[in-house]
Amino acid sequence: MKEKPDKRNFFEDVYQVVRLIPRGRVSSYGAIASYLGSKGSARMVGWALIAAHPFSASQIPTHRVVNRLGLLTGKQHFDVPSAMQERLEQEGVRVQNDKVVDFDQLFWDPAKELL
DNA sequence: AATGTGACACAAT
DNA sequence: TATTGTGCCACAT
Repeated sequence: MKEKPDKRNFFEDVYQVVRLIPRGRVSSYGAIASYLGSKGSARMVGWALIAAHPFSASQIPTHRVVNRLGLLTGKQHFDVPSAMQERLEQEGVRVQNDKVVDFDQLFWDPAKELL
């Protein structure tokens, strides 16, 4: 039987990893992409989150995924732009000027933590 | 079928 | 140090 191509798998893979991000922690697109094997295709992770948008709010903590600089680049895609920052602060992550404070410290790398 | 767009990342200038 | 340009892969039109 022919199974579904890997395309679908990519999205699910992203969802899995994002879902594994501990509360109060954040990850980056590139880190996830690298972990999936598509090193450099961080954009696809972002796309996956957009596709996950309807899912995420209640299933996947997409607000814990930011760019490598700790900037909440995707907040604009939330129902409410401030929702992303609100949720992060609610989990103990301080956000200043749309950027995660101590991002380096809160950074959760699947390639290492999930090893 | 082909082109453009996109929640990024990195190298070069 | 900041800015610009290119690479990456999948989806939308």
